[in-house]
Amino acid sequence: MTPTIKDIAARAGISYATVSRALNGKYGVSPRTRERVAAIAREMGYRPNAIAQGLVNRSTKTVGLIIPDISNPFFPRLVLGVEDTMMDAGYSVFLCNSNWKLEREKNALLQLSRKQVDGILISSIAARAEEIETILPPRIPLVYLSSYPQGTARSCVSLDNIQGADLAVSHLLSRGRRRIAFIGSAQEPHSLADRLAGYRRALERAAVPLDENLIILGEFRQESGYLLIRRLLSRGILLDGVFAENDLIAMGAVQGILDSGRRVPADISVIGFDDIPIASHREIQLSTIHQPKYRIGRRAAEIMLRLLTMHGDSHPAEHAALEPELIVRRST
Amino acid sequence: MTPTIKDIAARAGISYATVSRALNGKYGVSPRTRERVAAIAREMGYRPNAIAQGLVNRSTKTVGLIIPDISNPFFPRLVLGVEDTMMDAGYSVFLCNSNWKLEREKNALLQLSRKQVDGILISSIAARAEEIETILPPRIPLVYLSSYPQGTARSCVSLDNIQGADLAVSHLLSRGRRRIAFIGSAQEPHSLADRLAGYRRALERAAVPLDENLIILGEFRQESGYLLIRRLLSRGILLDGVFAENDLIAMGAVQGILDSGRRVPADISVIGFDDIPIASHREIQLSTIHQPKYRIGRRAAEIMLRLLTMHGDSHPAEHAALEPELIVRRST
DNA sequence: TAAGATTCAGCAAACGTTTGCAAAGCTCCC
DNA sequence: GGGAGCTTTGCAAACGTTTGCTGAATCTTA
Repeated sequence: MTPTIKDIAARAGISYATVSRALNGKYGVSPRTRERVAAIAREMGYRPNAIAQGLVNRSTKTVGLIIPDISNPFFPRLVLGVEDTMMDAGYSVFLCNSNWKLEREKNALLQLSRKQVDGILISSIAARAEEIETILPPRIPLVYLSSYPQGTARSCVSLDNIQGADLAVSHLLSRGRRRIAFIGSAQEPHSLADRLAGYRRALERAAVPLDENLIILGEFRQESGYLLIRRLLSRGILLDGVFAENDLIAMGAVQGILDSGRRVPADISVIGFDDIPIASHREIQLSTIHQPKYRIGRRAAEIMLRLLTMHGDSHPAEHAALEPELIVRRST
Repeated sequence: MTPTIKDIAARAGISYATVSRALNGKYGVSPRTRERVAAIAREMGYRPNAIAQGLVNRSTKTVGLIIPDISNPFFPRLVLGVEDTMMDAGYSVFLCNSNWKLEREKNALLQLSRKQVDGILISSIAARAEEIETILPPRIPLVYLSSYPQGTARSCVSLDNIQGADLAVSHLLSRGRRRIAFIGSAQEPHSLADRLAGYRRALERAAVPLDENLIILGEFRQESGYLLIRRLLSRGILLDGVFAENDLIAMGAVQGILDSGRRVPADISVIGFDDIPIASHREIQLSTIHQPKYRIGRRAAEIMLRLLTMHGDSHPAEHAALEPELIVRRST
């Protein structure tokens, strides 16, 4: 249906090997035939069949990108960063949503490897690196972004979560808060661990005793933040600050606090994490730790491109931990 | 590196044709060898090479999805709807962002056709159908979602924009508003045209004269809404209602109105379009026209799947215009 | 037991490319 | 004019599958 290299060859009266060489600017074709071929190709509307090329070149100019949920406001800009960068380099990207389920994440990995992607970018919820590695075809480039399993030997691009959490909690402490709740989610084991660690570190440095009752876990959703804080407050547990593992939870917490008749930040200060677009909205004004989402995506894609080009010769895994930034807004 | 069908054949001591048939459950292989092959394949960790399959089957089990901008809050759930549905049917999806540029949209189309996608879903900003059609490989299934060029013969899934705009403006009219501004964007010519048409229809039905000065265009961004409304107000133009072409613009308009010392909705009522997640937020409470984004995505994917299965035998294009729903919140 | 029917397996072509190797054509110099 | 050396081209294999055709082996039936 669509013209192939052979059709061009027939039209030009030469072998299709020559056409291939002409089209690809390979050495050994006279300028005359090169131009003739180009002209005919243009005229016939020839388009190289990337599938056939992929088969022989063993490279599809395609990567996979696996994230938990594109409709979570944290991910779109990250995805955009990846897509822009890969696109510019001539790669296409398969988008897969794992919906926070390890099973679906693994399945996506499997599909992608069948599709012979050249590399995989993944924001993984897996706790252990083997969980991912065992599914992968041998020596495929992979880079984690934003979230990665413990003890992986792969390149990662993420925020320094410990530092970020420390920053957030220290900020609350600097506002005179001492009873600071941590509301998180077990959906991403690794970032949970790090942010909890930062929380602990900040408290410890300030010599504020840790109360395990103040640490509660739910999901990365607003409703979850709302429910958890209300439960906490209704139990009569005292608190004057909340560090939420992400902005969605933080926003839910703010609502919960207001609904229980307390003021934010007068009675309870709330700080989130991620700095999703809505957090900066005039009517919301949530204090938070900024994550440069687009940059994380771009950086991960850049590392991927490097892995892709220097194919074979291995090199040290790069662990880019971007600097967190404290954004102080009305909620503290 | 990774085992192929030939490796399995060698191990089993049979031809690779038989292995292929065994693995694909094709007729003509004994249960005994079938099982033996399956066992060996499992043991060797065999994975069919989808690229090779694609070449011979002339189907890649892959579709392309082109949208303007994934970081625009309207699109994530739409994309999710598509991805979920296609994924369930065994398809992978290439995501492409056109960044509201026709040039990039065309480029994505080209890339996708090279990659031999089986079909394309696109939220197109093109004004004319030919713009798209001329780039497409012959007889590739394509369905438009949410936004489509005038006069296309393809299937479309979208909201009834005229009806939606009418609903919105009629709502403002029912609130006693008579000087209603329309703030839109020329980025999506077709939805602009329809929403303007609905605006006009509603005014006409209510016998409210149309003032062309009240129709202004910018971009689909909050800043744009802010700037445009401020300019309008500073010119001393009277108005008591605003219908914005999308929620982002509407939110910007609300800010602009507040900043100019007027109240919303007391002095000026504002209604948007899309019902993006933030619109329903407690502190925002923007009245709007709801678009079932996930459903639009799913529906478009379902149509695509139908096109994909009944390959060849053409059939009437389906134009699904989903019912808009008026959501009344605080801003009106 | 022989002929026909049926089941199972293999050969080889095909999908659209790229590329190593060989051959053909040309130029040029002695 | 004959070969060396270069440029230009073609042949054919390869990438990993699927599948039409053919042949061998087994089974059925009279």
